[in-house]
Order: sequence, then structure tokens, then C-alpha cells
Amino acid sequence: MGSSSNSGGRRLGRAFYDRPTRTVARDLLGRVLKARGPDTVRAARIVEVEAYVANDAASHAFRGLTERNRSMFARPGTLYVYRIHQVVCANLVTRPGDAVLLRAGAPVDEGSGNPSGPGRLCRYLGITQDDDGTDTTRRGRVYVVPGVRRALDSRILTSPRVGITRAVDRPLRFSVEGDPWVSRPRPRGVFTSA
DNA sequence: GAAAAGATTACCT
DNA sequence: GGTAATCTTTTCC
Repeated sequence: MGSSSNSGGRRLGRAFYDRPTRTVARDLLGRVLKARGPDTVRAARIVEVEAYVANDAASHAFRGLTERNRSMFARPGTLYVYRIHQVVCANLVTRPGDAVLLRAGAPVDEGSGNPSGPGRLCRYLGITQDDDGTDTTRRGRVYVVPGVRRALDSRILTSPRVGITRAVDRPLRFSVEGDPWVSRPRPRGVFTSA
């Protein structure tokens, strides 16, 4: 398992992210995402993600590498943070050019904030553009904790993605069925067996 | 250079 | 359910 001895605690390693993007997306549900601060560590349990894959017209990587999406082509486990309107959103890179958008989480400390929605999740965790390009498998301050996964495959809902204008029908949004922290619009999807 | 679009959210009716 | 806010990146002339 994770053998790295860093001060921030155990974290998922490269091999976790170096798998097919849909597999990683589903496997991230129920896991704990952490962001170390100077004096604090904030944590959320991931309840909703979206996959962005090769030949996907809705993906930021669809038209090739630009300055903005540079980190989306980096190693598996790299954090890709981009700005949209007034907020930032975070992705975890799987295979270079593919990524999983972190759309919503449940606070680990109840009543401590609202991580429902990709912008809110980043605000809750304190993720900023300074975190773009950091390696979550190594010493980056943002990472996913191994070993704790509270999402049964039988409760994973598959549905179309949110807020895009192209490839709108692809079923690449994954969420924990019935979880109150899943963002709006509420998924009207299909149960998928593992 | 200028203009349009955007992986969103808050607040309106 | 619809729309404005708001600003960076990308695209077009």
C-alpha cells in the first residue's frame, strides 16, 4: 500500500490514478480528500465526480495543450485547477489528457461548511490556483487518503454531466445515490453495478 | 486588439 | 426554473 513517509499522512499513489478514467472516477467516490493548510487540515468525503476523457468535446483537453490546461497533460495524480467565472474547480489527472472533476463532497466535520458543487468544494478546502499542477501522490498539500471508501458500487448513480454545452449526453457523472451533498441539478440517472 | 464563451453560483420570480 | 454577476482564456478579424 502507500509506503511514503511524509508528514501529511498516507495518500493514494501513482498507480491508483494510472488506470482508465471512469474506473478512477468511480473509485474516488466515498474517499476522503484532504488539503493541508499552515495550521489546519480540511477534509471532505467525495460524493460526486465527473470524468473527462479522450475525444471528449466537453473536455478542456479536447483541442490540445494550452497554457491554461497544461497540468491536465501531466502525470497521473496531478491536480488541475482552473478558474471559471468567480470560482475555481479542481480535477485529478488520470492518464495524461484525461481528468476527474471533483464536483461535491461531504464535510468530515459536520456543520463546518458547504462543499456541494465544484466551486464550493474548492472554497471549503482552501484550494486555489496556486495548487494547480501539484502532485497529489507526492508532496502536494492536496491529496486523497487511501483505505477509506464508504461508497458501495451498488449505490453509484451514473448520469449526464452538468454545465457543459457539448457531449451533453455522455453518462460520465458519477454520484453516491441519495447523498444530500450531491450538487444540483440532482442526477436523474441509472444505477450501475460495479 | 476585441469579442465571445465558459466543467458556476447566488438570487430572482 | 431563469438570469445576472464577473473575469480569464481562447478565438477571431
